Amino acid sequence: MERQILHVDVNNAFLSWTAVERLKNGETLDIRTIPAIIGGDEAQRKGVVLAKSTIAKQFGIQTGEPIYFARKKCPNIQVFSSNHSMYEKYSNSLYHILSEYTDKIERFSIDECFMDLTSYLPKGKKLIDIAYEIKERVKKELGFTVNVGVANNKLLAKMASDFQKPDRVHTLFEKEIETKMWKLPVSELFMVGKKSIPKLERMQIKTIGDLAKKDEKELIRNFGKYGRMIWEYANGKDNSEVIYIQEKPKGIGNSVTLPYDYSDIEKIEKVILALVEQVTYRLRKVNMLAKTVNVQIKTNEFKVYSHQRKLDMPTSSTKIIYKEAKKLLEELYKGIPIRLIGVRIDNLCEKHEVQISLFDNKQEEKQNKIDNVIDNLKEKYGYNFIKRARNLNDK
DNA sequence: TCTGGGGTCCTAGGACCC
DNA sequence: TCTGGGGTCCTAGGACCC
Repeated sequence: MERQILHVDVNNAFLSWTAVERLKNGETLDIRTIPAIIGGDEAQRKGVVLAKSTIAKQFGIQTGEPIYFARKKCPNIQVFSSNHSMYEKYSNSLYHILSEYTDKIERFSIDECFMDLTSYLPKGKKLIDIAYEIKERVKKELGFTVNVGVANNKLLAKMASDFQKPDRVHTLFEKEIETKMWKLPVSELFMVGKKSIPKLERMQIKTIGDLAKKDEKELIRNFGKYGRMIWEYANGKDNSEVIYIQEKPKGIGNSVTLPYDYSDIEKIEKVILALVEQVTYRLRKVNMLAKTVNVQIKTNEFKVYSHQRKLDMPTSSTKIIYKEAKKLLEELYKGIPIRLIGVRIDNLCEKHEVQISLFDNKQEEKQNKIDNVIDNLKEKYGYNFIKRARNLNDK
């Protein structure tokens, strides 16, 4: 049976949500109606565009580019700071509405959901009716607009929601692929990024249609698995399921761009410790253990280096992971000024999956207890309340 | 011009085993 | 010693998404 899939995408999510929140707080200016962007803190060297209003877009401003560029393109652009916990609140309220229509919802990101309505379509209603209903309800009840893509698989639903914006419903059924999708530049296809475009162009592929009509074997020869995937996407083929059961994370990472380049190893180690505490805290919250520790640095010249190592035993201990991370940093660090530091843990497994060794040492058990006490205090008083003695000297 | 942070997946090369 | 080949695991790096 043909699957009934929707993709719901919030229009200019961070900016729309900021606009709604401001109006709710009594402000009169709706920042969706002016040239405006959401941006990171430039003083902290995090000044990139995270979202833009429709008018800002007309000035050629792009998500991810430095705010500095945005100002050149539009000198009177208004910049607003981001607030992730507020975004989560709006994301949850959207999810809440969508949950009324099906259990099979996949949160693809903070502002995008896939829905599988195959077994959930009310009698006498079509998929497209539900799409319009959702769009109108979200606008009325939550105050922001969404695009809804209507199709028979996830890829086509996602491509459809990306058509004309904002506040629109688009279908992309199989018979519409040729007229609606094939004329688009190949860069519009999901998973075709800026590194692939020149390679595809060398093969005379400019539009999604060009890609679809190319010989699949030739693409596989040139791109491997990736070649097969984008060829299938161009032809509207995608069998992936809407993943509605909470998937466990495969890795957990945190990184920071430093306010200025660091060259002092002790300072860098302090940052590593803070990052290790962050990732292990998140790891313990989901009741998992990690087998692999990864440390990444970005130099002042934007070169990225990383080292990783598999541990003998999976762990969630801050101390053990920090010890490993410090070793990895020593291997990596050649004295070049550092712009960014990141810590990741990978190869995660469920705590209960692990056979507890009879020789499970007391040292680790003691560490676990300490970690738990600290976690509980963080729960109670907020994440930043507790800082290790080593970090207390930092401002 | 001055370039965030969170993820997933893939690939290539080397180590090691039989 | 100039010498095989297949399989698996690990690491570093990179592409892509939001």
